[in-house]
Parts: sequence; structure tokens; C-alpha cells
Amino acid sequence: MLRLTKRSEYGLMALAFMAQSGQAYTSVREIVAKLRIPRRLLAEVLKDLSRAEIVEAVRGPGGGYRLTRPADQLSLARVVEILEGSVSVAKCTDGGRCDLSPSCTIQEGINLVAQRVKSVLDDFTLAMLADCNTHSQPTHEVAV
Amino acid sequence: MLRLTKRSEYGLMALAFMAQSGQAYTSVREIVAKLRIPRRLLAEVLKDLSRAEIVEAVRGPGGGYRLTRPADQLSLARVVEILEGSVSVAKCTDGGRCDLSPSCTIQEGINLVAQRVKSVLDDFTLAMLADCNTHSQPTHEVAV
DNA sequence: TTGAAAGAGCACTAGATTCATGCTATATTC
DNA sequence: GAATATAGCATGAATCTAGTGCTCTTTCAA
Repeated sequence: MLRLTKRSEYGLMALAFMAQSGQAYTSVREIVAKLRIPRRLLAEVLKDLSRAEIVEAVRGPGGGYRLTRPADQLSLARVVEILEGSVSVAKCTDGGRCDLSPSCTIQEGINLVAQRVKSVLDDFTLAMLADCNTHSQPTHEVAV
Repeated sequence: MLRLTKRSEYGLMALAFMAQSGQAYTSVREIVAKLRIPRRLLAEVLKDLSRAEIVEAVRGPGGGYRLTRPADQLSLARVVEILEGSVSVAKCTDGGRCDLSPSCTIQEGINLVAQRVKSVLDDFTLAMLADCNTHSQPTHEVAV
């Protein structure tokens, strides 16, 4: 499967939303209203991103989150790393030896695969993720 | 995480083993003895690979499994597809719409990522996986 | 024809992970 | 001090994954 968790999905959706919105600060409430995702879970995710300084938070009325860096300087790999611990195709590619180490005949190969997968995510920026979508189904009203 | 399941790991290990062994048929018993992985689970996996005609099975004494094609003509993508259903980074990249479809702002982008990840696995053959390892820690005795 | 080797099929248990949610506390603005 | 918003904490439900036991069928060989 090689599947991303909801945490990553929601996180990326929210980040892309912020990148597109152009607002100074975007609140959880707004994001939830637009994207239709579970509120508490998103809050959890944004808190983690905030700790990792991917976004910064401001409390109080008019507050919310905003990106600390331009969207083209944030890779998906970084986000996934924060929200899921790491990008690893197998246990052993994560630094942690798997239990099979001695008898594992494919470690080297799997590590290579892992590297390549990782570099796909390293090369993919939030800006790309956000733009990609803007083209086909714009979030804002289209200027006519 | 983007992690492979044990099914895939075991399957790939077994396939690599067969590719390297040079034997006509390799039995589950042999593989289990060498690779130290759960017997029943491996049997399950090989059965699935057999159904998908990645390997062919022969019963009875001296029987076992063998690859139906040269190792350089089998991609990891194919194996993972068989053992895990598909290679998909998110539900929606799998043909199946995710529940968020209408409000999802990153579908296009995620699909692109998924394609790239997929192509990493498409381009990686069993032969590469097996060879990679042979170089560093040979399974057979090394000729001195 | 009988016994041993080897895959085929089937169902279930336990554990880990993921998803989701409620409630309270703290900070900030007006 | 009232309203808005994030921060923090714990827990329950559901899903997925890993692992295992037992019986049946096929095939070869003695």
C-alpha cells in the first residue's frame, strides 16, 4: 500500500489551504469548515506542525496559524516526517534494525528503494501540491 | 510512513532467494530455514504469488516454487500490488474516491506523488533487489 | 498401494495502529 | 471580563496486520 495516514493527509490539506488562502492567519475553524475534516484531529496535527516550526500559531481573536516559510521551501518529506515519525519503506530503512537483519537478503535493495521514494517526497514541495490543484479546481472564486 | 507490510517483505525476500538460488524448485521449508520467517505466513504469501502466476508450484517430494519469469522482468510494483492490493499513497489514488473528494484540495498533487512513487517501484526489478544484496553479503559460500 | 513430501484451503486470535472525540486550561484581543 | 483561539491530556472504537493450527489434495517413490 505504501499509504499515507490521515494525519499526513489532513496536515497537507491544511498547509496547502494556507498556502493558497493568502490570509495572514487561518484558524482551525475556517479550515474545518472548508475542508470538511475532523476538527480535533486537525488541531492535533497543526499543533505538531507548530511545534516543529512549520507553522506558527497566534491565539486569540483573529488568530490562527500561518506558514513560517514560503510554500516552495517546504517538502512533503519534512511534513510526513513530522506527522508520521519518518518516511520509511520498512523498519530497517529507518535506522532501526529489523529482527531479520542477519537473514534478510534484500536489505540493501530495500534501502535503495526507500531512498528513491524518499527523494520523491523530498523533491515535492508544498507549493507544487497547492498549485497542482489550483489549475483544475480553484478554491477561490475565478476572476471572469 | 509509507511502509510495506510483512507480506511484501516476506514475499520479496522469498522471491529474491529463489532468484539467487539457481535451483529448479524451492520449497517453503527451505526458504523458512534460511530466512527465518514465519512458515505459515510465507506459505500464504507464496500461494497468492502462485495464483497471480508470479511463481509456479509443484507438489510432492522435490517440489516447491519457482519463478515463472526471469527476475529482471518482474517489478516490485507488481509484487506489492499482488500482496497488498495496490500501490497507493492515499485512498483516492487507488481509483477509489476518498470521502473528502469534493473538498479535497490536494487530490491532483497527491496523485502526482503517487505516480512518482509507483514508478520507483515499477522501475525496480527483482533482479536489482537480489543483486544489490549479493554484492555485500553473499548468501552462498564465497569462493576463496 | 501405501507412506512421505509439499502445496492448498480455511478461520480465528491477539496485538498494534489509526481515527476520532470531549473536556479543560491558557493566551490574547477588545 | 467576555469572546476567540490554540494547548494539552486521555481514552474508546474501529481497522489492519501478524501469526498460527489443522485438514485436504497432489505427487513421487519405495
